[in-house]
Parts: sequence; C-alpha cells; structure tokens
Amino acid sequence: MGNKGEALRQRVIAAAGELFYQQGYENTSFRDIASAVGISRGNFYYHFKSKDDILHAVIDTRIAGIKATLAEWDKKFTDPGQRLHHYVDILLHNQDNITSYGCPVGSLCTELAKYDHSILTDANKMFVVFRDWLVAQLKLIGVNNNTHRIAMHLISRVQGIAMVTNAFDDKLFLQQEVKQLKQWLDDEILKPSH
Amino acid sequence: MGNKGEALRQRVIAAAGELFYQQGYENTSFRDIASAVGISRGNFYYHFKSKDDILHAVIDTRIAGIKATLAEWDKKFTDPGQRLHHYVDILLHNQDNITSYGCPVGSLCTELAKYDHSILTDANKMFVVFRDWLVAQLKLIGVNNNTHRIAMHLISRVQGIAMVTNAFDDKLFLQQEVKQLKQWLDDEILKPSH
DNA sequence: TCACCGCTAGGATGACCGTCCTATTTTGAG
DNA sequence: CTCAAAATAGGACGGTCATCCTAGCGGTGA
Repeated sequence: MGNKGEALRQRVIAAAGELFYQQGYENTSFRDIASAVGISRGNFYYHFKSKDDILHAVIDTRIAGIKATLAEWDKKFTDPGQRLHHYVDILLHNQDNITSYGCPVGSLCTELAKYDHSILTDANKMFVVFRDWLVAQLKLIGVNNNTHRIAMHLISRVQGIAMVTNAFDDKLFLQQEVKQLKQWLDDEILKPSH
Repeated sequence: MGNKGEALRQRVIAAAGELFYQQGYENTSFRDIASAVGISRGNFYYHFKSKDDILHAVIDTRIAGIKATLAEWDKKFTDPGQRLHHYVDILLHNQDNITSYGCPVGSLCTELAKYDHSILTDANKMFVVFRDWLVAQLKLIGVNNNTHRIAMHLISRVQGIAMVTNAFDDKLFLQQEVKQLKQWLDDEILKPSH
C-alpha cells in the first residue's frame, strides 16, 4: 500500500511549508528539507517530481487548512460579526511567528511575485479563499454594497500590520493595530448607524 | 583620478538596486548586475568587497534619495497636510511598478527578514526616515498625541495596499484604496473636529 | 619615453544547487 | 516462504553561485 509513502509525503509537506515560511522558498534547499524530515535527498524524487512540485503541494495543503479553519469558525461562531473579529485576531494568535517571519501567505506571494508569476497565481488562491469567506460574512450581516472591496480592504489592513510588525520587529505595534482595526470593524461595518 | 571609478560605482548601485527590486536580492546574481552594467564580473571586486557590500550601498543610496525627496517636498509644499497627502500619493505615482514588484522598501525588508537580520536593521532605516518625517508633519499640524503611532499606522496602511496590489496584480484596488486612505487622512487627522 | 597606477577582463576555484541514476532494503500479498 | 513492488539511500552530474587571482589595459606625471 502507498500508506507509508503518503504519511511521509505529508511530513515532507509540513516540514517544507515551515522552512519556506521561515527562510523563504528560494533560500530553502532540498537538503534543508531532507535533513529536517530525516530522509535522504534521493528519496525525495520518489514522492515529488521537482521543487516546484513541493511548493504546489505546500500551497494546496495550506489552502485545505484555511478552508478547514474557516469551516470550523462557521460552526463555532454563529454571529458573522464575531467571525470577522476572529479573522483579525489571527494576527494576535500568531503574533510571535509574524514578528519573526511575517505573514505566511503574504510573504510567500511577495517572494513569488519577484520571479515566478505562474506559481504566484496559485499562492494567491490562499488570499482568495479568505476574501470569499469575508464577503460571505459581510452579506450575512446585511452589508450589500461593496462587500468585495471591504473584504479586500480588510485583507490589506491585516497584511500591512503583519509586514510592518515583521520589518520593525515590533510586537507592540501589532497589538495596538489589532485593537484599532477591531474598533474600525465595529464602528464602520458592524454598526447600523449609516 | 577616482572619478571614473566613482561614476561606475554609481551605475552599479543603480542597476543593482533596480534588479534587487525586480527580482529580489538573493535571486539576483553578480552576472545579472555585471551584464546589466556592461562590465566583467571580476571588475566588481575592485569597487565592492562582497554582495552584501553592494546591498549596503544600495540601501544607503536609497536612504539618501528618500531624504532628498522629502526635503524637496518640504520646500514645494508649505502645508504639512498637503505633504501627508503626497506621501500617500507615492502609491499612485508608482502604481505600475508596485503592481509588478510591490514596494521597494517593504519587499526588501520582507525578504531580508527571512535570512539576514543584520542587514534588515539597515533596510529598516528607510522606513524610519519616512516615519520620522511623518511624525514631524503631524506635529506641525498640531497633532500632539500618538504622533508616532499615527505615523506607523500610515506606513502600515500604505504597505498593506502595496502588498495586496502586487499579490493580486490589481491596479484598480490600489487606486480605490488610495482614495479611501486620503479620505481617512482628511476626516481623522487633518480635521479639527474631535 | 618610460614607469606607474587606477581600472578592467575573464578564467580558476570550491561550494552548493536541483536533479538523476542505480543499488539496496523493506514491505506485504499470494 | 517467495518474490515483485514500494520505498529508501547516497553517489554522480552539470550548472551556477560568490569570490579570488593574475595578466593586461590606458592615461598621466616625470
């Protein structure tokens, strides 16, 4: 059975994903991944046909993970407004990693935009999953106009915070900005005043 | 005379800076820079002692350029509010490059954070120059509280816009967000209402 | 004219890269 | 127990990288 192989494949994807996040894709070699997983380099090509292939697998796995997380939130929180708050709270929950390495989605897209636009299109799908979910939540709240733009705006705000936090190595900034962004969410989106 | 050498040095810095921006630092080789300038690889080490050395020179030159630009704005616009608007307008003026390659400062910091924290500290100085200038403008307007936080917030907003525009290859998004950010600037910072 | 020095060219070096190949071990169905 | 298939190990290959080295260029002052 390909069961054992499948398990190893998953371990490789997990290790590669972490290394790509911490060191960047181009800066992570096959040897890095192999030694992290504890297997030989040659064995690699039995499971993946190229380095790009691993990246694609990493992206696919991340997308599946994002979808699973969002589905879990849909179950856990009945209020769409609460769900939006939870989206912003991702920053808080991952503040240590973000301070050290930035946003896993954003920094990967930034890197790929520099030299491989075909994979960038795939990586961008991670954003699209979030965006579509955000749009859905906004519609549930009763927002009917500009849902797409508001969702993109939210992603943009979160990305800006992650990137500046990383560049300045400033966790306090992240915490302050999260508070401010959640306030904006309450005032401008969730309140029915205007 | 060291005149000819100095001229070449400046040409190398300009070409390297552009390539680092378009392709990323790690992904740009000496051969790339050499052939862009039209000199041999060996000649390189007469002017720079390492690749890191070139990056440092690129960063220093960019910092000088930023300072010169800000000084020019200080002369050109007497109103600090107008200057703040001009900061946001950088996005608009460079929208084509940002769509293709992201923000030159932001994307470099994102890359360096993945593997070289000592140079990241230098690269971050580019942000610091902007930040200090923004703080000065805010104080000129009469804002006395949280000037540092507001300046950082502005940088964060701009960075988020640049990064999402690049990741989504969406120039229209940039234009809409610039309009929205300038509106926020007017309503929340420049107006004396609260 | 000549010696000098700022400057340039390009081959050599050793390390590392992604990838390929082949021999060997492990596994599980009959 | 048998044996083919799945899985693994690690050396080999060609290429590119940053860096170093040395021979030669061209202009300038004596």
